[in-house]
Order: sequence, then C-alpha cells, then structure tokens
Amino acid sequence: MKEMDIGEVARRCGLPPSTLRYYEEKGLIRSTGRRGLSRVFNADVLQRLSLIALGQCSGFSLDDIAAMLNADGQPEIDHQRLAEKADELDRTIQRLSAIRDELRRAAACPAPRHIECSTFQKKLAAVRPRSLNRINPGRNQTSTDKRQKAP
Amino acid sequence: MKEMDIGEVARRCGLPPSTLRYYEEKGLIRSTGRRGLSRVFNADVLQRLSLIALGQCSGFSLDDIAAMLNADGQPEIDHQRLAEKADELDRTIQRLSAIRDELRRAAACPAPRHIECSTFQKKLAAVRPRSLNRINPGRNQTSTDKRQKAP
DNA sequence: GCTTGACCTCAAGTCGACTTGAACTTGCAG
DNA sequence: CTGCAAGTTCAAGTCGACTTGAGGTCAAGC
Repeated sequence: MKEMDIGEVARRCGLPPSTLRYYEEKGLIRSTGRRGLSRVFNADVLQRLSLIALGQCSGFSLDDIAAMLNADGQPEIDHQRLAEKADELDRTIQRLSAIRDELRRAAACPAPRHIECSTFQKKLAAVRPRSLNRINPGRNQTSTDKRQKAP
Repeated sequence: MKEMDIGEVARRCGLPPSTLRYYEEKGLIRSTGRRGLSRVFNADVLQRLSLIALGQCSGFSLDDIAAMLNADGQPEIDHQRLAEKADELDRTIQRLSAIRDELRRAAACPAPRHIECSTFQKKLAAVRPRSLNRINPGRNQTSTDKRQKAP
C-alpha cells in the first residue's frame, strides 16, 4: 500500500498539514510510522478523512466522530446514531426550507422595508426565537442563567 | 406602547438577560431609557428579537444582522442580500439532503461496519472533503497555511 | 433596619476546531 | 558546505456568541 508524507496527504485531501497533525493528536487518524522525524501515512488515511468530512457535514463533532471510528464491534450503536443524525438532519432541512421561503418572501416583498410588511410580520410571529434552533446548535448547556421559558 | 424591564423581555423572548445586554451593546436592540439603573424596553423590541432570530437561523452573523437592521433607506441592498442568502440556503439544503441520504444508507447497510460496505465506499469517494462545506461554514479565511487544492 | 431579589457594570472565561509562531531537525540541490 | 524547503514540537492565539463572576445599586417586604 502506498505510503505518503504529510504534505502529500494534505495535497490529496485538501486540508492543511496542521489540521492533519491535529486530527492525529485527537485520535481521528493514525500515521503508520516515521521516516526520520516525518510522519508516514498509509493511503487508506484518505478514506478515513472522507469519512471524517462526511461526519462533520452531518453535524457530528470531532469527538463524536473519533468515538464512532474507533468503536469497533459496536455496530448497532453506530447504526442507531447514524439514523438519529439522519432524522435530525431531516428536521433541520424542514426548518431551513421554511426559513428560505420566508427569506424569499421578504426579498420579493414590495414594501420598501420588508420589515414593515404586514404579512411578513405575521409570519414572524409564528417564528419566535424559542421555537427555532440555530443552524449551529448550542454548544454547552451548562449555564445557570439558562435560556428561559415563557411563563 | 408597553414598557418592560429586561426580565420581562427575557421571559417573553426566551433569551437570558445577559444575551439581551450583549445584543444592546452590539447595537442589535435598543432600550428606550432607564428607570433608575434598570433598562426599559419598548414592546417592539420583541419583534426585533424575532427578526434577529430569523437572521441567525438563516446563517447571518450578528454583525450582518445589525448592519441590515440599522441600514434604513437602503432596501434594495437588503433585498439582494436576502435573496442571496435564500439561494445559499437552497444549496445548503441540497447538500444536507444528500448527506442525510448517505447517512441513511449507512445506517441501513447490512455490513457489520458500514465503513466496510463497498457501495458506501464508492459513494464516499464522490464526497471528498474538498467538495463539501461544513454546515457551519468556515469562520476566518485569514490563514497563510490555507486550505489546499488538489494539484 | 435588614434581607432578598432583580437589576447594574466590566473584565475575563468558555466552547470547538483549528491556526500561528518560535525554535528546531532533516534531506537534498547547487 | 550552504541554503532552503518541508518536516517537527509545544504553547498560545483566533473566531463568534455568549456566559460567568465579582462587586455594586436599589426598591420592596418583613
């Protein structure tokens, strides 16, 4: 199997060497050894990097991805998590579609400032903050001064 | 028009007071005055907060949103930006749909580890890192050691 | 008069995913 | 032999969107 130095891997996968070092440190990829000081990678690292990219695009964190990639012999957990993520993605897609429609409506609205358009305002009322999640979901829920609920 | 203190706004919009103060500091919302030390908000701040939430969900940064909310009299810029964002969202949705499908395929794959499934591997080959963007697009492009291109 | 709770300010901390910089080694070309 | 590109380590910095903590003010209720 073909061996590559970090520069070649970087060129092939489109990531900078610093990222590859970082991924190795995190346990996401492995170099097969060293030639002098330099890391040597096996060609199959490229497939693993594709997998990592897919995971990131799906919304998994690097830690999640590392856990899944390294969890040999627990396939059904994988499958379940993947299916959950797919469902979550589905909901995200629904949400984004609604937002896109709203955005187009606003863009096409003849009112000089769509903000003042009354139909837009009505729509907005249905889209109050608490009913929406961000595209990038909240990082840490460890707050004391939490997100409040309507009384 | 109804006046509210920060606590009431917080309750109504579901955001913690700290966020509201932060938004005010950023120029996203305005308090109409003070009662003693305490901020006083006008009821229309709630609509503005909905707008901000919508903007965030659409992928605008808070700075973008502030610029748009405060750019009175330049509606066609708004309209254009909104339409662009809608198109961008459309592309995101396409991408996410593809990823969701891939995820479902992986979840349903009978191979004990879908990673080893050959059809999955073929699909992956088409989904190399460089052809994908993250759900959360890259923050700063000010790097010297940039994301590389295939030669 | 004292506590309690809600508000205030300002600086500093947090999160994840990397990047950057300084200081160093190695291999190869001229 | 010298230079240089490309590799290395390790600590620290960056980004956006907030949160947290310390320390202070103020009105209401007991």
